[in-house]
Amino acid sequence: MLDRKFIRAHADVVQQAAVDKGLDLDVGALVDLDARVRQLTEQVNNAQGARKRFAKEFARADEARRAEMKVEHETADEHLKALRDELAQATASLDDLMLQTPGIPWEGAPVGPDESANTVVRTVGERPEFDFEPLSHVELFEQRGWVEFARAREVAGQRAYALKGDLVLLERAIHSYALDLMIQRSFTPISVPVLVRESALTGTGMFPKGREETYALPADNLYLAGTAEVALVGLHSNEILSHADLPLLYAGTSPCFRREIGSAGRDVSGLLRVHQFEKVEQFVICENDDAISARWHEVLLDTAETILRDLGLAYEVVECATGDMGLGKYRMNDINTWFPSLEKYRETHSCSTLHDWQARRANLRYRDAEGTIKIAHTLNNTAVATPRLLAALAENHQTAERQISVPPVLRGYLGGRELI
RNA sequence: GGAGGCGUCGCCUAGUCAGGUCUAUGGCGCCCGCCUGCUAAGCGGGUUUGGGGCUACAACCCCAUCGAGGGUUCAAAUCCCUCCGCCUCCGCCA
Repeated sequence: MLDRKFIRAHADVVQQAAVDKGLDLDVGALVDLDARVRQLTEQVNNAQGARKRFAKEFARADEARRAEMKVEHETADEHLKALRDELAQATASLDDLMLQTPGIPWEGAPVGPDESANTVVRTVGERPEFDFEPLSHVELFEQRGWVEFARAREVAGQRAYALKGDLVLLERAIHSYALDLMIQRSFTPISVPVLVRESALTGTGMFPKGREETYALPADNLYLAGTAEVALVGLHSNEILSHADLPLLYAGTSPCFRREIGSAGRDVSGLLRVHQFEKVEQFVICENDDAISARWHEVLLDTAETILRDLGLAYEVVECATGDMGLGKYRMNDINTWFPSLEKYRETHSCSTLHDWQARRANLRYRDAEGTIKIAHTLNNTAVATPRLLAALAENHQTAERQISVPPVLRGYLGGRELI
C-alpha cells in the first residue's frame, strides 16, 4: 500500500508503476476518490463539531428551550448521518483501491510484462558431470524407498508425498544447517504460527489478490499461511518499535501451505511443486532508508547464495522484471538452482525488498532517533525450502551407486556420514 | 466444551454501578527550562495516535481515538450488541 499523500503528489509515477506491473488500476479515479473522501471528511468533522457544541448548550438549557432545540437539531442530525453514510461508502471504495496500489519498483528493475523480461545477474557454481546415467530425484527416491507418493496421495490427495528413511534426516540436516548459519549472522530463530487470521494476510499483502492461493478454514475463520512471512509481519503490525530495536532479524521456520491454483496440472509429479512444504525464511524489519534496506537485501541474497555454495549447487541469480515481481515489491531477485533431470535452473529462493509498502499495510512503524514516527522497511528471502531444495541436492550429488554424497556442511548433522 | 474476571493516551492508575462538571485523574518514566562545582533532589512546563485545515516550516485550529466495530441518546470511557485479546477455574487432550 502506498501513502495517500504520495499518490496525490505523484499520480503519474504510481500509474506508471501500475502499467509496468501489468495492473488494471486507474490512478486518476483513485486521486479523485481521495479528494472526495477528504472533502467529505472535512464536512463530517465540521458537522460533528457543531453537534458537540450543540450537546453542551443543550445540557445547559432549560426544559422549554430544550424542546425547541431538539426540533432544530433534527435537520442537522439527519444531514450529519447522510454525510457519514456517504463518507463510509467513499472510504470503503478508497480502501479497496488503496489495497490495489502497487509498490513503486526500483529503477534497476527490468520493465516487462512477466518473467520473460527477467535478466540473469550472475551464474555461479559448476553443474555436475556424470559418468553414469543420472536419475531424476523421483527415480532416485523411489529406488531407495525414500518417498511415498501413491500411498500419500490416497491419504492426502494430489501433490501429496511422504519422505522416509535417510531422506528425512537429510531434510532435517538442511534445515538445521540453514538455521545455524542464520543464527551466526545474528538472526533470531523463531517458529511461527501458520494458522493465521485474515488480517495478517491482508497486512502482508497476500490478500486480497492471493485469496485463491490460500487454504481457508471457514469453521474457525482462519487460513493456512503460505510462508512464515505472514506471521513475522503480523507479530509487529500495529506496533511502534524503537529505532534501537532495529534491525529486527528473524529466521522463521514453518510449514507452508499453497493451493497452487494457478499452476494446476503443472509439475504434478515429484517434489518440485507441492501443497505443503517446510521452509526457513529470512526476514528483516529495518529503518526507512533506501541505502539501509538495500544493504539488507544484499545480506539476504548473500545468505541464500552462501547456502547454495555450501551445498555445492550451481545457481543463477535473476533480476526480476516489474511484471513478475508482484504487487508490493520494490526489488526481487530469484535464485534458480540447477536441476540435472530438467536440464535447467528452477526457482528455489526469492529475495524481496518490500520498501515501506508492506509495513504501511501492516501499520508497522518505529520511532527514529529524532522521535519521528516512520513506516519501517521489510525484506524477506528464502533460506531453504524443502523438498524442492532436497530434490536439487539429491540430483546434483547422486552417485553411480544410487547414493547421495553429503556436502561437508551437512555431515555434522548426520553423524559424520559422507554418503547416504 | 463450560464458568468467571479483566482491557483507560510508554508503564501503573482514577473514572464505568447512578451518561453531561472527562477538554480523561494521579504517580513513574521520558523531554525542555530554572536552580546548581557535577549529578541527584527541588521547582515550572511538556509528553497517545491518526486524519484534515492553515502554513516556507513550526506554532495554532478542527475531527476522531479509553481493545475493535456497530447501536441507543441532544450527549457515551460510562448504557446495549457483536467481535478480538489477556487472566483464573472446570472438563478433555499431544
